[in-house]
Amino acid sequence: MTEGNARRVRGSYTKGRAKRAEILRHAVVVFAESGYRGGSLKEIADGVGLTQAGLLHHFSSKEQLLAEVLDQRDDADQRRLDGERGWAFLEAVTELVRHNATVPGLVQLYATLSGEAVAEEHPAHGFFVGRYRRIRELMADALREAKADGRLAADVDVDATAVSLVALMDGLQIQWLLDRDTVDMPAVLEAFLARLRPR
Amino acid sequence: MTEGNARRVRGSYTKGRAKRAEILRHAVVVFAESGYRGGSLKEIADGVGLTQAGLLHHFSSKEQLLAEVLDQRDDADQRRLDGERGWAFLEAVTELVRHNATVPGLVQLYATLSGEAVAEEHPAHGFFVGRYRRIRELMADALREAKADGRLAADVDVDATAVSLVALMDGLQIQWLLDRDTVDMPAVLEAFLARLRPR
DNA sequence: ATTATCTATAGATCTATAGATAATGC
DNA sequence: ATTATCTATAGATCTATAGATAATGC
Repeated sequence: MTEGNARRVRGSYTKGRAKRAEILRHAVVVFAESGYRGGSLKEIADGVGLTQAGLLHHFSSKEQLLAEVLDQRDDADQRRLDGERGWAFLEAVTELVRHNATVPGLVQLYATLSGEAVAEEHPAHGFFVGRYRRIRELMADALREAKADGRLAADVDVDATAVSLVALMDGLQIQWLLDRDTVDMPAVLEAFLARLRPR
Repeated sequence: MTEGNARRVRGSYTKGRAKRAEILRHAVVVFAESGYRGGSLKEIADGVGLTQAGLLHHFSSKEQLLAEVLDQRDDADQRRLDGERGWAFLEAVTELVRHNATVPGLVQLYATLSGEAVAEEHPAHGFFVGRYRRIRELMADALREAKADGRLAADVDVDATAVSLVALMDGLQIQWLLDRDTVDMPAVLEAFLARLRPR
């Protein structure tokens, strides 16, 4: 039934898969710099030695390309926190922030896209709504565990602090991108976390 | 010398000035929703009953329109904090955040534009670099005074906390715009400030 | 007379599709 | 045979300018 005499689909060749990955990498750069609205398929295609029509052989639309960029990058970040719990999770977050300071391109991708995506009709709007809910949950869980372990002051409001932590990270990124020499992201985050400890 | 027989410049008529103000108001709405790159002069013009060319009689370019929008809005915010010092300044900031939660359009304007403007060639890049430097200075001054007055714990790092406060406000705005029901901006800010008090 | 606004248009883009040709690998 | 890529193009935009007409107020 599923075989039949239908056209055989062979899937992509090695070369195609490599080009596809190359496009994704360069799309990060272009969307980071110009956002989704401002970044053009032609600019991305030029950067990987394709025509704009050639690029659309690998991704059926600009929107689909954005979706894949976001999914791919989100996975990568998630993996850096995977498995950590309680206070160790918060330390891993600090480590992630420290790492982010070495990859301004990625930081810029999120800062630019999350700003654009607050508009309801932006193609990444739903993605960011879901992403923030998930991150807040992760943070709140970690804070709850840290509290149970006595690593967090008993009077800390776990849910409000989860929001704060995420907000702090985002806001730091904007200031850092605008003024890299005067903003020390990990140091500020650590100062914040220090005040949450039991006294 | 300055008179001479040169063409007399009369300045704008009442009607013109009113239309100009109307354009500025509507530009806020459009730039907030679609950013500078995504917002078109036509959309702004349509919203105030002009053609796109008609709009450009009042502003010589899209870039100049953006510049005026930013200057105007910045002034308005500044006025809400004017004259406050020390801990009272921080309370006025909380009040400002509470007020912002009633004007999502303005919050969205800054969230969208600051995200776009991290790109160096963005026309508002310089504006935001300067704006953040100024705000951090204001915050740091207020924190220093609050500390001298004994309203702030002695072990607070004033400069790092100034960065945190600004970051927190920005990050809260993004989360709030994406999820208004689950994010209580003033409450989170107050919880943050509470932990800075002397114990 | 000067400002306010319009129509028309130049000159750039932009995304997506159709259809042709080149490269790859059952 | 199927995938990869190109050229060409349709159909939308977009900003800014030139030049005409309508409205306003010395």
